[in-house]
Order: sequence, then structure tokens, then C-alpha cells
Amino acid sequence: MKLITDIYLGDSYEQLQLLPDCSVDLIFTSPPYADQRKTTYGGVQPTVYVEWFLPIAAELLRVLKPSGTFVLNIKEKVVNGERSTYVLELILALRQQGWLWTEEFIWHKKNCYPGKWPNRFRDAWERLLQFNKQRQFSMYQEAVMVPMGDWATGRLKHLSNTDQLRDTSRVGSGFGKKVSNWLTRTQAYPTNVLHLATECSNKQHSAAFPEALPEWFIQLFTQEQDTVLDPFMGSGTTLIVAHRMKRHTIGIDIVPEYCEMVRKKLNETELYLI
Amino acid sequence: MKLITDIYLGDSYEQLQLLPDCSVDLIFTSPPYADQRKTTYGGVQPTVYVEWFLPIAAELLRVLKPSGTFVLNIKEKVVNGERSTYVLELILALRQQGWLWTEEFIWHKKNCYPGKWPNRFRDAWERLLQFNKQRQFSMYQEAVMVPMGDWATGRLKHLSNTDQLRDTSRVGSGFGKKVSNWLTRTQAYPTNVLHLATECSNKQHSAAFPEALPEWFIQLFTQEQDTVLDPFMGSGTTLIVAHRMKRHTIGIDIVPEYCEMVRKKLNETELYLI
DNA sequence: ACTTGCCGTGAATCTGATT
DNA sequence: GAATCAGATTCACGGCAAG
Repeated sequence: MKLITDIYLGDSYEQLQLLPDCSVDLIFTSPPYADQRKTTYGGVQPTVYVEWFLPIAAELLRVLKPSGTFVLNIKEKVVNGERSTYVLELILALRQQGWLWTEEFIWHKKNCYPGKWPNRFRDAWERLLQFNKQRQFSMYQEAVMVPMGDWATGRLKHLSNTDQLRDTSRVGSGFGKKVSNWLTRTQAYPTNVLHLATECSNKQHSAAFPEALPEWFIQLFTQEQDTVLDPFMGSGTTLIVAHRMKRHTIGIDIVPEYCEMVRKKLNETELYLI
Repeated sequence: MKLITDIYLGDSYEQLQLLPDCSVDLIFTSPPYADQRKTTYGGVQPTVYVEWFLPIAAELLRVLKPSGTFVLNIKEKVVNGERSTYVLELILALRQQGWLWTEEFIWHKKNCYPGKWPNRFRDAWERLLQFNKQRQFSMYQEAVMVPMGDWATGRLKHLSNTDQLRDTSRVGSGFGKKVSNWLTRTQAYPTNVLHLATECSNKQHSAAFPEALPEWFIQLFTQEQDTVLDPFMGSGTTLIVAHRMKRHTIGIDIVPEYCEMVRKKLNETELYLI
């Protein structure tokens, strides 16, 4: 089956209106952070950030399927020695708008930008805010399981007396319940902290995040043939990864060069896959 | 020189009023989270949490030196499938009160509580919110950079082979990046992400956080003979560590048993030092 | 002193039953 | 009914003891 890849050139709010209701399974995006990237996006001021974002979020709410998920990668910058509060205000405002603030994942940037400041350390993490329309949403946890820790090899191979006894003797939290479930277990569920390095390879167009970041969330929240939307496409990392993972993709960006570049990259991927 | 250790039994708000203005260099505390610790602290409801905390914060603002720092360890729990928003509201309210929200550190809990749920992963991080009275505050970065190998021996260094594997394999299909040298870099230049396990086993008294947590912030924000305050002392981890590090300490708790226990522990430390 | 292996337990969260 | 409770599910670190 052919994968659809739609790239819209233009303002996010306007272009989103072209999309039908309840048609997207996952929105994964990293919007321009306040007061950053002045040259390309005109630099949204922190003071008007929420006001600027809310109409867009309303459209996102409309196009997202009831079972879908919206993941927002964002981090407030330091202004005048203080962390800006626009992200906090945005979360509260989105809830007012009808979104459920389901979870906040932490992206730990393992090789964050080096440097030293007089009263501040290097910023090594970003927020990945998860919003949903409903308390029930699609989530494919098995797709992102990780190997168990080293401890498991020893402990599970040779279950001690206590581990087996706890099944009956201990009440409450513990390891002993349903020991049989564990014997064959080699993988564990991940946590809400993601350890990923930032990509520093492609200097041409610095992506906001490494491919592994959207990849993880696409694995978690979608299946093949689902639709992934990035309303602030930029260099198109989300789209390229999603397309490679056999998801339909929709991208929006106001910069013609980005749209053209992503189209070209997707074509290359297409050829590569064949 | 003799180190002063004051322990006040009683309500935080009331006891704080006994302290003079601008007399504390560092406030490091972990207040009862909303809806937690019901048996010992009565369980403050999320809806009234900000209201409850603000008068205490006003006193903290008064007793803190202009160059001092306030570090608040907190994390919102899940209510009805959503993260509570009272922490976000608290940050905004504290700024209204005059605090500067200088930084947000992340404590990555390496051994977080196990569990599996249909639409959520395990919660593996907590917030460490840094507030200040002024944009200029005391910070001794060298203290946590240089002697890091000393205080962190065996704590941060350990990273198993499987741990390295997990970070890359969790994203599957081969384009995960191999990064295994981040720990050594972390030790050379700290970031705002702290990797620590909770100390939960084989301890007489379970503390809310590991000793390494207050230790790191005490190193960073104070010098010997400075004064450290914990208005929600609990089992006294902050005080014991601070005292061991030759800081004057002030602790407040409403539970008589805790006050008595911490006094006893501090005496033991005293003897040990001699 | 250094490694190896055993094992206790934690600011969890959801579901369904019971006051 | 709303509010509370009990039950089930689930990892991984770090302290000890032993080699």
C-alpha cells in the first residue's frame, strides 16, 4: 500500500484548517521556542507565546482522533536570569482548552552542548509533554520494551527460597508475586525518562531533536498505516522517520526551503526503500 | 568552631517566625506532596496546596539571605489519569510572591518504583526547583566539579553493559546512537540532570531522598559555616548531611518522634567526627 | 581490599469491590 | 453514589555477607 506524505507550505494555523476532523493518530512536534529562531519564524515573544499557540492547539484538538496523542517537545529558555514560565502557562491553558495533560516525559540529552556559565549549569534536558483527548488512548507499550538489567540474569535463573516464599508469606509490594511470570521475562517496560544523545552530525540543517526521539514516540503511539502530523516541520525529522516506519505523514512549515528540502529527502527515502 | 544545630518541634509556618531575617544560606526541603504522607502530615489536598504553601514560602523568603538559594524537591502524582497541576501553579505563585525561578533540576530516579499500567510508564523523575531572591546568588561550581570523584564514588560511576545497551536498543531498527561516555563527561562538567537511586533497602529509616541529593546542593550553594534550613525535616537527611559537611543547620518538623530521632542521629555524628 | 551474589523495598498506579 | 480500600502488577539499586 502506498504511503501518503502531504507537505503544506504556509502558516500552521491556516494550513491545519485544510485537514479533516479526527484524522490524525499522533501529533509530534517541536514548535519554535519563544524568542528563538528569530530569523525564520519571526521570534514569538514569551509574553504572547500562549496566546499565539492556543488557536493552533485548537485545530490540533480538532484533527486528532479521539484515541490519538499529542506530544509537544519544548523547553523554556532563560530570560533575565530566570526560567520563563510560558511553558507552565501553556500547559494550564491547554487543559482549559480541553486537552488532558497525561504525562510529562523527560528527554535527557546525554551529550548536551558544552559550556560554563557563572551561575548555571548546562541544560541537559527537555520536556516532552503528552496530551490526549480522552483518558483512553492507543498505546503500544510492547513496541518500546528494553532489555532487563543485569541483575535479572542471576536472580531469575536461580530463584532463592525467599523469592518463592514471598509469594505466600509477604503481603503488599514485592518481587515474589507470580514468580512464574518472571522466569521467561527478558525485557522490561521503560520509564518516563529517555536517555538520548543529540545529533551533531548533519550540520547543514540542524534538527531540533535526534531521529530516535520521534521514532520512540511513533513506535509507542502508532502502528503502520497510521497518520503522523508535525505542524512545525522544520528540517522534517519527524516526517522522515515516520515515513521510514511506514506511517502516513503530514507536515506543515512556513519556510519554502524547508518544504522543498523535506520533499527531496522523502523521495530519496522512497528510492532507498525500493 | 562549634556547629549550631537547631531543631524546632512544631508547625513550619509558626516556627519559621522565630528565625531572624536574612539568616539562612540554603533552604533545601522536600515538603509533603499533595495527597501524600497522610498519616504523618495530614495529606494536603491538591486544590489547596498552593494556598497552604504560600505563607510558609513568604517566611522562607524573609529568612533567606539575599545571596541564598531555595531548593524545592517535589513531584506531582497522577490523579484521574492526568498529572496534577498544583506544582505548576505553585511555581507561578511563588514568582508572584517575589521569588525568582532560577532553574529546574531533574532528579532521575534510577531505581524507580516498578509497575505496569495500560497507558502509563513508571515515573522515574522528580523536580528540584531552584528559587532565588536575586539574580546574583552564591554558587560554588568548582565544589561539585572538582571533588566530584570524592563524593560520588560508586554512586554515579556505575553503569552496566546492559544499561548502555538499553538506551540504544529501545529504539529498535538500528539507528540508535551509541553513546557510552556521557558519565565521565558528567563528572567533569555537571549538568542540571542528576542520576541517583533512592536509598530504600536495609535502612532503619526510609528517607525521602538519598543523601547524595542534599549533599550535592549543599556543596553547590554553601561553604563551611554557612547555614542550611529544612522546614520539613522528616527523617533529617538534609540536616545530617549538612552537619557532616560542617554547615550550621536548622530543622523544623511537626512530628515529635522525628525531632527526637534526628537529635539522636546528630549526636552520633558528632561523636563520630571527634 | 576487591569481587560476587543474595535479597529488601520504595512520594507508583490502575481496577474493582466495599463502605 | 462518592470516597476509600484492597489486590495485582512490576524493577533495579545498594547494603551486606561470604568468598
